[in-house]
Amino acid sequence: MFVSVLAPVPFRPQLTYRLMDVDQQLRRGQLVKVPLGSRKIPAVVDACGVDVSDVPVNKIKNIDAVLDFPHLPDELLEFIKWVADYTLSPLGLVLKMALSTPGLLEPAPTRQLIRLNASAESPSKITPARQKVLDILSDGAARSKSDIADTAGVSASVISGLVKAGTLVSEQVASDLPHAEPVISDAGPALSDEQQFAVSEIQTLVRKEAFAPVLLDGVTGSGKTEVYFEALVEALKNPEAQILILVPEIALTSQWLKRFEARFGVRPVVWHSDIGNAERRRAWSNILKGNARVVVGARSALFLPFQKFGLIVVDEEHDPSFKQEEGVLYHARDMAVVRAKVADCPIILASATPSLETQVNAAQGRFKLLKLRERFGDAKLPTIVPLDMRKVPPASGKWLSPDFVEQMKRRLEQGEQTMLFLNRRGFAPLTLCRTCGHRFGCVDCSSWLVEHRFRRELICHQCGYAEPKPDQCPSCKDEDSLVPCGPGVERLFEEVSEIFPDARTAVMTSDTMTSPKATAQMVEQIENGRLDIVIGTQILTKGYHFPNLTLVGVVDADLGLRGGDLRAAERTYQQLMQVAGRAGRAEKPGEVYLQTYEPEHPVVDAMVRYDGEGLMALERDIREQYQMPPFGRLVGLIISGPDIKAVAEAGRRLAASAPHAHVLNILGPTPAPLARVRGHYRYRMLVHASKSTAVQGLMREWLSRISEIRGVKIKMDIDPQSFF
DNA sequence: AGCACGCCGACT
DNA sequence: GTCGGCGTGCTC
Repeated sequence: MFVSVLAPVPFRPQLTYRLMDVDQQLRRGQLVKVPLGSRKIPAVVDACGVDVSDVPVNKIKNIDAVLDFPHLPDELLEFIKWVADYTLSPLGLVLKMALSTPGLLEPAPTRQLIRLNASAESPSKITPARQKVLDILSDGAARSKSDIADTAGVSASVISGLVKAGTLVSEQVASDLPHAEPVISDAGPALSDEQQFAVSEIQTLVRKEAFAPVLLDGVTGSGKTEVYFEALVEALKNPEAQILILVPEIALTSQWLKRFEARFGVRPVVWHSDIGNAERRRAWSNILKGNARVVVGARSALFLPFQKFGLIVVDEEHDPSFKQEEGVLYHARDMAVVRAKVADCPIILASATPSLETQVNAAQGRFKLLKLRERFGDAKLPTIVPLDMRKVPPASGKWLSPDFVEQMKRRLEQGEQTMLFLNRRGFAPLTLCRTCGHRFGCVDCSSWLVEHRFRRELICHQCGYAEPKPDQCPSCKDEDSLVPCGPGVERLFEEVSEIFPDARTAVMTSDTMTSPKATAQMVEQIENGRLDIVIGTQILTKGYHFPNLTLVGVVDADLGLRGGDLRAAERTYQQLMQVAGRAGRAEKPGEVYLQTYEPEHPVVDAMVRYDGEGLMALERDIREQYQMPPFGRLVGLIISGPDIKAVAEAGRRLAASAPHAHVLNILGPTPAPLARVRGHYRYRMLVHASKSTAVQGLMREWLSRISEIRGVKIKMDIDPQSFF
């Protein structure tokens, strides 16, 4: 009997295999293990008992095994196909995201546990070491060997000896234990009136168990999390329902998990890039078996095999990290809405600074809009003050306005904390030679090397290339002629340390927060008031609540506005608002200072006056006028390869064969802003179309007419977010 | 995407 | 003489 399967491979994923057991009927979605070339891969049954006229029979191999999992839900397969179709990605690559779980092909892992053998007699010889082990196990519970050895302070051989003697027994148990069930207690936190209103609106939708997108638009500190937690409470009342909470990777903090645990008594299932293999497998299989109720995860969690969705939440929905920029290029927020539609369940998009896309969806009635306008409890929104750097400039080689330094001094005296925000890792973004003008660039990329003084290295932020910082200029051999240009967080640290040598100051970036433990430690230090000044990149703008933090300084408020990106204003506003939102979250009021060379810029103005709506209305008008997203469509084309001539030629050919010039407006090809990355040259094209144009079909047809050019890769980016 | 096969340079 | 560099081509 022949079986058609879908394999997680980047070419045509429909492959045919033979099933030896004729009596066995495989359902669509069943997971199987099949040979492909020299390896074994997982695959999903698409159809059973097909005729195979198009495949030479001698090529067809046998299915190795039917895996011991429930079949994948039809909903998931439908979603995978939709995503592949929409993003113009090979179906197999999207499927791969759903099947990338370690140990899928192996039998369920087990662990060896040791417990007291109830029927056994006392051992012949009792030693102090043996007695300690028996004491620990006297409650009858089963424990792992290493666990017992550690607590008893004996070696594992003592335990092995007792097992041999029959006093203890060892047993193999499944290590994929079901996750603990959240506890629904009706005693939720006290809610404000507007929170209570939002909760009851959402709970009504949750009870209907039907697709319903909601925008929960609440200022920072307004208690959005409490509101969607109450939505969870309602959804969990259906004993089958599963819930997914999507968060930007860096927002999944220990603080967030603690809040969840406080409300639901257990930890949720966590899914992100650096959980261990065992945990990954356990989560995946329990989600498929319906044994995991609440999952919180980064964008890839969207492809987990949920059986029955009760609710999806996308927290910080505006966050740009929801867009995957490698492999399958998809926007997790948009795909989450599709997932909810397929699953026919409500979805909450939560943010203090919703994306323009989502705001327009709400304004046009496609999403229900719920607003929280006030901070929870006694907390007030911080006052936001622009600092005109043209009028009061910092000393040469310094980056902090004297006015801001005054404010820092005051907070130090009052025992309150200050946060300095600069979205630039390292010490200085550029190093040059004063004598000959030599600038340090990456060998493989068209980008400058960033000095990291803590590590005493020059590092490429594009490819990770690093070299020690030399003492002399490699070009003119002059000594002591190298000067750092521009500030990074490490340079601010130096400046702050000079001004306030006694203050307890720390830098928080992805470079200093190397492990979850190190991160948790630093966060705890801030929470407990053991730090006075924190300097950081965007990594500390999300999800944290520091009650004693009353002063926030944005070192370069204009940074994000340079470069003329389509979303520059929107993005900068969102980011600055998130940073500002860290100040004054408890009873002490907060103040935010924006160092800017352009205080009259609409973004700065909107910040100061808390007029995000006005700024967004302006943005909206501009986008509408030029038919830019969400009023029109964009598709990015990235042409890349190691040979610049071949890449340029591919671009020319692409442009020459462009279809339907009247519906697709084609810009480029031009060298990408980042013209070379990891030794690959990049050209970009941008396709602009009206909202109603079925752009995928046209793109597919266009690309199919282009013959492959060796060494050149063409990637399509539907709804591009980044134009680098 | 993997992985094997295959054909040319510097080494124990 | 071999180890291993990555170009090419296939996977039911």
